Amino acid sequence: MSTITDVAKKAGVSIATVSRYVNGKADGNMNEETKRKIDEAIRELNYEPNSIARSLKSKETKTIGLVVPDIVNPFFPLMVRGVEDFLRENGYSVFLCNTDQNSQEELAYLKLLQARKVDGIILVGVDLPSDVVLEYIADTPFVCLERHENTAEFDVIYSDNYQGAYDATKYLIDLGAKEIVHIAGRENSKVANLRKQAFIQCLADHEITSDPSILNGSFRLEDGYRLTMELIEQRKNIPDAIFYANDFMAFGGIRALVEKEVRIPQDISVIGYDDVIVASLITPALTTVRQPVYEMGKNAAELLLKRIQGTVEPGKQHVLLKPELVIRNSTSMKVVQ
Amino acid sequence: MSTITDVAKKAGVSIATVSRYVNGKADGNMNEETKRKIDEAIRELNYEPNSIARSLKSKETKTIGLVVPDIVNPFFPLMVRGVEDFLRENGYSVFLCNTDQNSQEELAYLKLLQARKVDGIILVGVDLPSDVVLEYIADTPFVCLERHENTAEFDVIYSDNYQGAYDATKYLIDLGAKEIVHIAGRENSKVANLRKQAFIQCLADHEITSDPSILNGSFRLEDGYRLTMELIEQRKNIPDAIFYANDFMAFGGIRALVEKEVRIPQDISVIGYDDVIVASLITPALTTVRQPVYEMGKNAAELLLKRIQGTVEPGKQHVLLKPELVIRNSTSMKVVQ
DNA sequence: CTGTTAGCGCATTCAG
DNA sequence: CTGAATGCGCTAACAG
Repeated sequence: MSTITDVAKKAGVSIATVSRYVNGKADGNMNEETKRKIDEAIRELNYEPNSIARSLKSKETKTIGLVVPDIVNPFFPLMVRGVEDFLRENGYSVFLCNTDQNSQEELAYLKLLQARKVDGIILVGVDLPSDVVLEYIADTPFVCLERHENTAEFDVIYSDNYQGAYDATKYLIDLGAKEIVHIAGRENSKVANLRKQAFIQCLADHEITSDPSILNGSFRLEDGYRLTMELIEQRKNIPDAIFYANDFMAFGGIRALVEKEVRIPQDISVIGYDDVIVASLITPALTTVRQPVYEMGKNAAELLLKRIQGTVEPGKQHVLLKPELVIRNSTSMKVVQ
Repeated sequence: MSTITDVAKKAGVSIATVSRYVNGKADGNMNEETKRKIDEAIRELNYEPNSIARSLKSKETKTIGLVVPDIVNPFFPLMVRGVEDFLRENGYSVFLCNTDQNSQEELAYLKLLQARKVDGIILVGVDLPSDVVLEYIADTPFVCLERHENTAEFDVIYSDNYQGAYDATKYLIDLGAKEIVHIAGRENSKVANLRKQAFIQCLADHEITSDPSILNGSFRLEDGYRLTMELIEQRKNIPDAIFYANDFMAFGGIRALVEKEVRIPQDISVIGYDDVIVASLITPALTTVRQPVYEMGKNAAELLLKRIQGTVEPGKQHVLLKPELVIRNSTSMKVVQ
């Protein structure tokens, strides 16, 4: 790889002139002949500025770190894509960091990214205590995605879980469902609670019941399977619909329902949450609430760039995005035999 | 962020000494007192070596570029994880690059990665002509993943598609299937052809037929759906089994089958290829051939590091990994009514 | 055992 | 309009 010195030599000018030319700092005021010679030398040598050297001088690397629990979890790829697309368009490259939500790893990556002098960091689903994050991350700009905590210390991008769950429940009611069961997420999860509260409130608002049936799972497929099995086995009549706190549990529930030969959606309507890519691939295609993950990623990247450039009002930003009900084939009016 | 000079000043030694200490180049032969002072200074200043400066000097950045078609496609995340895990353990960070298999983007990324001075590049599913790649990539070490072409110019990691498809077909035969249909992939795809040939050969080897029924799709869910629909509608008896060239088409096929009220696996066995994460999530869970994607990613990373370190025999390496049949619930002996 | 110095490739003063 | 010189933070001779 050739350097700026090679170019300067070949063009018969100084490196300063080459530098100016390359960075467009010469505008109109540069001898046309000089320009031509430099241009030619660059082409012949296939010169490309060394961004490492550039970074050392400029104090910016045009790279950012993206810390994510696990890219293998179908919830994240689209979000990552949202981040990458936006950043790429703006000249930034992204370091992908999988942590399995292990605090040790998260912290280790925070250090590493800073040693690499990234210009900013996006933290997805990092639940480290605020003070720890702030201490470790020192003065690198960062924004959080999917951190559900009301902290005035962080920029946070998240989506309206209450609204989404309310919409889902409302939709089931509109379909004529009288008895709806909610299979909730992990008990101490902020997100799970928001969805559960919305479910309860919606039922109350529509005078369905003030004592809804709710079972607690922990967001995993197995929970959806097990709880649904128990539900079917313990009663003689099955409910009109089940609202699962996330798609994974809905997948488990569908498995149980199929094994018990309960037809979806004829006998029972099923609705999930997240609109993980799998939801559209299964049969019946799952009605669910789409989290605008691509936009969330994109928004996070956008906000981060503003932070880096310092073009955002002081005070941390909390961006709330709207989820959207995606109606597919796992829900319908109940067919009365 | 403090620099080596700050540390040297605070510890009352020269920067060279600090450098030696930090890089362990001092072994036993360094005054304990000096060590102590440096260590203290480092801790107090929360010093972390600037890897940019380090790279400028050492000519290595400890970063690699991972060029992938689309992280959103369920086929890739696990592979990416394999790459990232191995590289991370070895002190490297990875730049994630999505190209949508668009040549323009691929080339642009190749340039960008080199400007960033990555130590190596992993190219997943890049179909650019060999000479173009070689020209663009100049002298950065790289390895290809999922490039199905016998080129002696590249290091390539791939999996045995022929064997996998043969195993799948054989399994169906062992299950007692007499009539098996293959829904193949894109006609000019190397991978699709390997799978198709194996299917044909296996049927011939076991004297099932020398004129098997094969339908051509292009790896998409819609093809699986459409072709399966046509298949069911055009004949009065349904085949014993269908072997889809990939999981996505199997998902489409299952949808068609369910709509036509053909029971899986009682009436028909269905088998896919890839073992995309979705395969285990759907009902019935899909029997399929697992491509060892995690290992493929890991192997690619491993080989790349060896290339970077120059510790691999001359001559390009072609690593062939073994696929594995994963038996789940979409296949069974046919139930005779 | 430790300090001085040069140089990695580039951008940017400051002169001319 | 262009060139010489400086320094970003670090490592590696080379001295001492």
